[in-house]
Formats: sequence, structure tokens, C-alpha cells
Amino acid sequence: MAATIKDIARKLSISTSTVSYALNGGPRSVPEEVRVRVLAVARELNYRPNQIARSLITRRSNTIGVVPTEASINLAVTPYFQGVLNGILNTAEILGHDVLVYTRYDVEKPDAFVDTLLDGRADGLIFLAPKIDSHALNRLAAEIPFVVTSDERRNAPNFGCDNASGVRKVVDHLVSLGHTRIGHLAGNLEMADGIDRCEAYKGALASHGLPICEDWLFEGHFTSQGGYNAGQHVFATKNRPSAIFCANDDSALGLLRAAWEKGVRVPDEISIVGFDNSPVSSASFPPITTVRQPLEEIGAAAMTALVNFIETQQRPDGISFETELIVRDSTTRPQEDI
Amino acid sequence: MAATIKDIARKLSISTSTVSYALNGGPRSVPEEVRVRVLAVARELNYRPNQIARSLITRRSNTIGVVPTEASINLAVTPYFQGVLNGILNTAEILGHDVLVYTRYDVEKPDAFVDTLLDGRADGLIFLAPKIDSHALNRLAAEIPFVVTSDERRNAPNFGCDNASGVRKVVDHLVSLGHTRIGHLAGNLEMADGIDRCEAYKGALASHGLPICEDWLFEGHFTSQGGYNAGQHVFATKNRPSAIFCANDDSALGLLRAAWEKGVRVPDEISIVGFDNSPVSSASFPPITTVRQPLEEIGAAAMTALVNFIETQQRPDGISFETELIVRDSTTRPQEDI
DNA sequence: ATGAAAGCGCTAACAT
DNA sequence: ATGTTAGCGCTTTCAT
Repeated sequence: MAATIKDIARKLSISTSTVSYALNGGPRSVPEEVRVRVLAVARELNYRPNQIARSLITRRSNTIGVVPTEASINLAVTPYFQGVLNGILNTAEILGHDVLVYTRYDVEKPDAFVDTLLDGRADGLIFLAPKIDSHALNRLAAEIPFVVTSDERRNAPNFGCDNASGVRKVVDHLVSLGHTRIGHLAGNLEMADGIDRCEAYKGALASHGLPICEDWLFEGHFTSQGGYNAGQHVFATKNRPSAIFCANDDSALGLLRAAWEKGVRVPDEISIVGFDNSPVSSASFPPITTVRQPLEEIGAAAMTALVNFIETQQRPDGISFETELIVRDSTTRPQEDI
Repeated sequence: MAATIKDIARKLSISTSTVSYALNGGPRSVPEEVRVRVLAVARELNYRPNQIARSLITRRSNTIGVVPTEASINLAVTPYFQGVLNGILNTAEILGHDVLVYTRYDVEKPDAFVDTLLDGRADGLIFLAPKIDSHALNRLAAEIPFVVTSDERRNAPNFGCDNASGVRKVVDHLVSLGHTRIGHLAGNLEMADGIDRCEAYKGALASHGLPICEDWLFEGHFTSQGGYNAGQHVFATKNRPSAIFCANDDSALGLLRAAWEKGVRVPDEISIVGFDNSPVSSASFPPITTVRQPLEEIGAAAMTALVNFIETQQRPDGISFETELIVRDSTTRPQEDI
């Protein structure tokens, strides 16, 4: 049986309060001599403070809860989750917090899920690109501090990138190369990034006076498989765009693979642009022109702001990070111009 | 203030125990009529069970702790962590557990770290490819169930791959292509996978009667940068191997980049083999010949075994998963033979 | 300066 | 069948 402060107190014939103060270095002062003896006995008994008992009183767990998009399968293999989580973990280490990743999201009973989020194990929450319904989110607001990543539509501090300006850079780049037939492989249209990039794409085309062709709009769901499936379709049609802007690198990669299999050369026959600047985008062949969004900074900023939120009870402002166009070898002038 | 079972009990003029039993559906039965009223009031008061208070009594948190290699920086961007964590999270969801990722490993005070591991928030631990000193691990064994990934030297159930046979497949493949000058870009030699693959490499060469040349042994630390640095050195020397087996894909990728920059063609001038079958290995140019280890299965098996361990108090056996050689385009016959 | 004791929210043994 | 009560291990107020 693990030793408790009671055991220490009994052994030294002093009170548990003195032991507690000695162990924690306050808030009440304890004579040095007593302190030393307490620490000695603690070590001797192999005493470990029980954080659960402490949390029950202090209402602090020093733990931050991370709620994935949907506590879904295979989330740890998506570059978005990886990048943001990396920033969260790095910052958690610095700030002295641990990170609880919630799973068990049951679409059937969202209420039960909300219950677990509020069960006292986390001091605050970070929702990663949430799909959870806004109603549930709003109800949470009264009960626990939380922030959100990559979704400015929520009534919560948001940490993400400026999708509109990022997409504009992509379209400007393609237009400057001479492209006029620009398609879009959309992401998951249930998520803010998916919607925002799609709308930004349409807006950017319009501002260049280019027509939006519904036939050149595909859904890639942010996945490699989604990009591949779309590619199977695109590369079988005659009237296809000369360039496709993909909502993320993973789907761009799938599209690239489909092009390869169909014998469509990239970038000579079709230009492809991704989004994220994930590791695969630079390692692929050809390396993919993409938009860098600072995923790690997004995670770090969300974490920092949340801890601040918890400590001050002052709701922080969100941050929209700038993006950067990274031109690689998957884009060139359209074929007709060569 | 959040409602408690006391509030519900008071409102209904019944005892807290009845409320507790009604809410939990046992272990004592409660008349249906009472149960319904309790649930109604609970909903009305927006009652949420406090898991912390429950944990204090039950000594169960339904939370599994994951201890990264070293609660180090940037771990979420390594394919190993990603793959294994993915398996852990997927399985956690199924088994009804959440996952607490520990950070705050301070090399200066390992004891403090051990304290946090035992502070009651986790029912069991998974050490990912641990570097933590064995002494500390052994002390933990008496206090909490834990398993380990990718380290069979520990006195704990281990979930990993059969490095020896995986490496043998690599060497056999290279030898069958005609290579006799085979180098090794080692991983982190403080970690079991790094050591095991290096030793397996030496053993496999020996079994083919090939000499081991210390000049062809490099350290890549499992990182892309490490591989790149080694490449800077290798490709500047005349007497270099005709093939290099890298301890993982990330370092192979760095080596590939260095080769590219130095104008050394892959695979014509040098064959490169990786390990892991990470996403980049298939997307890179050329796609890298590699060894697939089932990272997700490793994580899933570790999680399943640990939960079982916790529930039965029976220490489970570890599992060594088989590997598979995946031949791609980064290996070919050595130049002299062409 | 120190000890006694209340109590965080819950479970479960014990009592009726 | 249901209520009373003693804790789980800790922090902190109150009393001395």
C-alpha cells in the first residue's frame, strides 16, 4: 500500500497539516528542522503525492484536454493533427502540464462525450478543427475554458491560419504562370478549413475574372485516398483543368499518384498545388508546390493562450497566422503556352 | 457551482447512496420509479459526475499514460511515435479509455518524473521505446502495471518487431543484388531499436562472409538531419559503400537528400534502404526500399495487453511482430556489375 | 508555531 | 428496500 501523508505524520508524531506544508513549501511556514525530517521520512516510506486527491480540493489537474476533430480512427497519422499536437506537447512540457487526448466520441450520444470532457480531469480544452455541434460547444463555454484551432466560426478563441490570403497566393501564382482553367480538390466540407479554402478559391478566381466551373470542383476529404479517387475521375475526362489546387498535401499526393498511374505528367500536363507544407510535400516526386501554415505554432499558441485563460479567467484573443507560398516543381506554365 | 449527488439527493429527499446507485445502475438495485426521478433531476440540475472524486475511491481513472521516449521536443513529428500512438488511440477508443501523454521529463530529476507517473491519474503506462534508466523502470514495476514498446531488454512485456529478421531480409536483398560493400546508417544507439538493428546488420554481414568496415558505419540518430549530415561525409569520400542500410526512413530520406545535392544518383551510384515503411518512404523520389514494421499494430497490441494487465493483474506476454521487406526503386545492382 | 478537524464528491460497507 | 456514515488522500480553516 502506498504511503500517505498520514503515515508520515504518524511516524513523526506530528499533524498532517504540518506534513502537507512541509512537503509543499507553504503556504504556512515550517521550521527547517521539521521540514528536513518530513522529507526524510517521505523518502524512506517511498511517499508519492496523490494528484487525484489534490485535484479534488484544488480543482486543478495541471492537465489539458485535447479533443480531436472527431475522436476518430487514425487521427494520429494526419499531418494536421501531428503538427498541432507537436506544438501542444512542446508547450505543455514548458508550462508544466500534461496532455489528455480524449477518444470515445460517440456520435449517438454527444452528451455523454461532453460529460467526460467535464469530469474534472482537465483544466481546459483544446478542440482541434472541431466538427462537434456548435450547440454543445456553447453549452461548454459556461463550464470550462477552451480554445479552438482552425475554425473561426466558433464563438471561441481561434488559432489557425489565414486561409483566404493563403489561397489567394496559390491562385495568383497559377494565374501568373498563365493558368486560366484552375480546378479545386476540396477538403472535408464539414470542417472550417475545407469550407474556407473552397470559398477562398472561388473568390480568388472571381477576382481574376476567371469562371468557376463546377466540373472542376472535387471533394478529396483531406485524404490521400480521396485525392486518388478524384484523380481517377479527373484524368479520365477530356475537358480537364490545367491546374488543380488541393485543400491539403495528403490529398494532393493521392492526386499525384493517380496522375502517375494514368500517365499524366506533372507538372507538364497538369499543375498541382497542395496546402500544409507537410513532410511528404517536399519528399515527393515531384516536390509539391504548397502553402505553409505554421501548425506547430498554432498548437503552441493555442496551448499558451489556454493556460493563460485558465489562470486569469480572462478569455484570450485568437491568432490568425500568416501563410507562405512555397513554390516547388509540381507547378509550371500550362501546356498550351509551351 | 456544479451540481453534485448531494444536490440531487436533497432535492428528492432521498439518500446520496440511492442517487449513486440509480446513476450507476448498481451495484444495488433501485426501483424503476426512483431511478427515473433521479435521472430527471440530474438532467434538470445539469449534473455531471466528477471522475476525480470517483477515482479517489475506485482507484481507477480509465486513463492510460503514454510516456514518450524522452518527453522530448518534437516527438509528434516522428513516424514511430505517430504510428504507435495511432494504434494506441484507436484501441483506447474501443476499450473506453483516454490517453494521457506525459511530458515534463527532466533529466535532472528523474525521481520527480516517476512521481508524476504514479500520481493516480493513469491506471497503467506504456513506455514508448524507453530511454529512461532501467533502475527507475524496475522500481515502477511494484507500483503500476506497464508495458513497453520496441525494447526487449527491459524486464517488461514488450511490443515491437523482429529487428533481427527484418535486417536480415535487407542484407539478403542487397547481397542477392550483388552488393558486397554494405554500410549502415545507425539509429540512436541509446535506444534498443538502434542497437538491435546495428547488431543485426553486423551479424547478417558476417553470416554472408562479408567484412564489417568501421568506416561504413555512421550514426544518423533516426533523424533526417542526422542522415543528411552523414551523407555530407559519405559522399565526399572515395572509398564508399555501394549500398547503405539506414535504421529508419527519416534518416534514409536525409541521406537521399545529401546524395541528390552531391550529384550522387540513387540507386545507380548507391543503393539506399530504410526501415519503417513510413508515408514518406513511398512518396519520395525514388521511392525507398524499406522494411515494414506494423507500428499501429504494435501500439494496439500494447494497449490491449496493458488494459488486460490492469484488469486481471496478470502480467501479459509481449509480442514480436514480423516484418516485411518492401522493395522499391532505391536499390539496384552495384555499379561495377552493370 | 502547531494540531484538530472539516470537507472536496463520490462509493460502499454497515445499519435499519 | 433505503438511509447513515465512514472514508479515499489531501488542503486549509479554525482553534490552541
